[in-house]
Amino acid sequence: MPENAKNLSGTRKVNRGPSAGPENRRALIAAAREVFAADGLQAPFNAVAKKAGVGQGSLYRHFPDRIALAVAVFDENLDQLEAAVAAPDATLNDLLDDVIEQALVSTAFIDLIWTNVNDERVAHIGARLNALVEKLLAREHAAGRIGEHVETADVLLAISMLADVLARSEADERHAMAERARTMFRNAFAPR
Amino acid sequence: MPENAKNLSGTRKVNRGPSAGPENRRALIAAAREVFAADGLQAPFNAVAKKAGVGQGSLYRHFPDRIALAVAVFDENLDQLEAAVAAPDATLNDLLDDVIEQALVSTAFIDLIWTNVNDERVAHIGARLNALVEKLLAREHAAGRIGEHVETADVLLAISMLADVLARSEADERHAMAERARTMFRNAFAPR
Amino acid sequence: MPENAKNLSGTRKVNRGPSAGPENRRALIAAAREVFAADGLQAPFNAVAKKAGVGQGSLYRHFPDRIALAVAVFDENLDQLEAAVAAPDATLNDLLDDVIEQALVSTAFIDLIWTNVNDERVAHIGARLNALVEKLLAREHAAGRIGEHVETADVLLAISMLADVLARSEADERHAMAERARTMFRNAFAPR
Amino acid sequence: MPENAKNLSGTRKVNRGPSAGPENRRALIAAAREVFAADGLQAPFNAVAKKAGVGQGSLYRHFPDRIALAVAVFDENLDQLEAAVAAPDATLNDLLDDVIEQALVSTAFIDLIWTNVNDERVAHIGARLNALVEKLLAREHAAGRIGEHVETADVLLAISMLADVLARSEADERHAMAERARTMFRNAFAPR
DNA sequence: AATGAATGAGGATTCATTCAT
DNA sequence: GATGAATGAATCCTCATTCAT
Repeated sequence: MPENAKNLSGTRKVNRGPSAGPENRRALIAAAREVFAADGLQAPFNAVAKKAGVGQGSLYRHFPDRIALAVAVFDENLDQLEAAVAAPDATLNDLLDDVIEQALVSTAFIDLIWTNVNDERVAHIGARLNALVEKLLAREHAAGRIGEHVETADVLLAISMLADVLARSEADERHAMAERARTMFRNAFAPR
Repeated sequence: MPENAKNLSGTRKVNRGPSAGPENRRALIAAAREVFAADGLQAPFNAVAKKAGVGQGSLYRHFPDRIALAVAVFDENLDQLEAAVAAPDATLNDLLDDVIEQALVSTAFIDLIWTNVNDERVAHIGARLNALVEKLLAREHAAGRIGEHVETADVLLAISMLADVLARSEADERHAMAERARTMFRNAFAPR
Repeated sequence: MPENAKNLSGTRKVNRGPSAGPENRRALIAAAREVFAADGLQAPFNAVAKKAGVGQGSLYRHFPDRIALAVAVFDENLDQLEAAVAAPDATLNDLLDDVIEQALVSTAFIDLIWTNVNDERVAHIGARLNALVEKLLAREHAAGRIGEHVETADVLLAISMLADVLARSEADERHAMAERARTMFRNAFAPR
Repeated sequence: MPENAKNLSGTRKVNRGPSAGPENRRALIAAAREVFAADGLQAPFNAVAKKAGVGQGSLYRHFPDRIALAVAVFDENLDQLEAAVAAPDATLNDLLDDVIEQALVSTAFIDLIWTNVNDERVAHIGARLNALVEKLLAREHAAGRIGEHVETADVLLAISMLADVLARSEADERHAMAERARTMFRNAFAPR
């Protein structure tokens, strides 16, 4: 007799076995991106599993806690940002563009960073972002496109603010909001 | 002890009756300010009642939902901001100072506003803030202290961003963060 | 709109209000006694609420954790034992009789004591039991009914063992088991 | 990396195939002994597999349920007890010593026996223990070292109680506890 | 036959909301 | 109008068991 058998309805999903693993992992990250974007970082954790079409246990196996999952999502985001910045002619404006594009998820990201600064997994993400900005900034400075007074921390702050504000905006005002914020930062960062 | 004895523990707070009404209302707002500041807008609702030393039922009577309570808190905040702006020599910088001072509560405020733009009670608050900034801005423009390109919406955006970023910061970095952000806005808003 | 309303089926139990409190408390203790007896101290906690016909929240309000509930149950048991021992002619044998009678719950009790020796609420129970045995033992010694070599700790150990062994026995062997154990202790404690 | 790549992490233990069978079985029993001793018979089942360094599936293959595993563990314990009793000069005291030594595992054992008296695999274990005690007891009686009134069931009861009480004790009181209990049994079993 | 990921039921706990007094 | 206990849905997480490979 199974120690814990119930499932009277008999509709349990078929177990596709370990080979479903990598696929599940990807599905979870994708689902998390959507769920976090829609409901914020504090969305019900199992909503992610449900949206991914994956058992709760698998969610916990792949990502033992909320932070682990969020970090995975954001790591992917950073991949994208890094790729963008890698282009030799990428500008700060391009970076902001990317942030704007990722705005929704980015907020959850910022949320995560501010809320868990001491978690080392989060620090890892912060470091990646930092490096990325630093690199870009050096190029912008060299090109004289932004003022010497602008430091990495300023750009990080701007990114954080930008992501936040966009995430809070309704879809229909988001574009205007982004434009306004970007103009503001451009003014603030302009060479004197 | 009779079988049907009521209130066996006997420590129930005395019911001070209707006269406690206004006092309770004030206590609830004060408690909410602290609770929201400490734990954010999504803090357990009854934590407010407990901190106010008031029954849960009274909390719901005075404020039927979370928004009603938050609006009450922020209305008081706006009283303060309005008083500050009323001084004939008040500057935008002073306003930002006040926002910084109120940073923690302000975030819950911003959060609330962005999350419930369609609620008319919230709209009322937004309107008050808008009016306040408009007034101040006119004065600043007249004095030539900020650029003509700066609109009310820019300042509102800056306030929102500032409040957010501060609320997320750890106590020990908050000052530096505020300075950095303020410098950024000053640059962005400076006359050209 | 209620923040968290669901209850689509509409069959929520009527709220009998605070006056249900003491009654609920009693029902919970009674239910816990049965549940712990049937399934041991680690029985599903909400089984107690269900059996008591009480909401889960009320269970947690009255007894914030398992230990609090167990202590309440055992406190009642001790009331009974103390009353029994109070009779001037009560003997150790009578005490053992009572323990045997309470055997099932007593095991959960012993379990609790051994598992949480450091919890002060449990210590309180332990102290009560200790005092009770000490008092009885003094009388038995004075009457010469048990050997001088028998200490309080010996009796406590015997009680613990007795309760355990009975709780493990099937109903139909329990009587024989109790007899055998009691004879053993009588031999061990007899005056030499 | 191909879309349908399997086992992306690549750290899966190599499948040593059927030849690992007997070795795994031994590892599982050893692991179970430790896990049951540390966390009791209700320890997470897969903790055993993990500690044994064996897949969960293998655990279930070798031992279809918790009882099967426990029986295997205790069978080994009995091997040891039987060997000890086989020595022609072994006394009841020696047996109790062994039980004390095995106290932790023994409890899980007792637990199991009392909880599943009807399971035939468990009965088998009970029978072995019974035989062992009977044999020893005959010798003790012959030597006049214990009273004629002592039956096999008495000794089994004492063993069960002893194991229980020790398993519940904190490590630092265990020795004193064992001594007190043993003295008690010696008194109870002494020839009159 | 071994492996370990997948699965989901179930237990613990919290908290929004109602309502008798 | 005040009070705070009652209620149960929802979330979090664990773990027994199955099964593709």
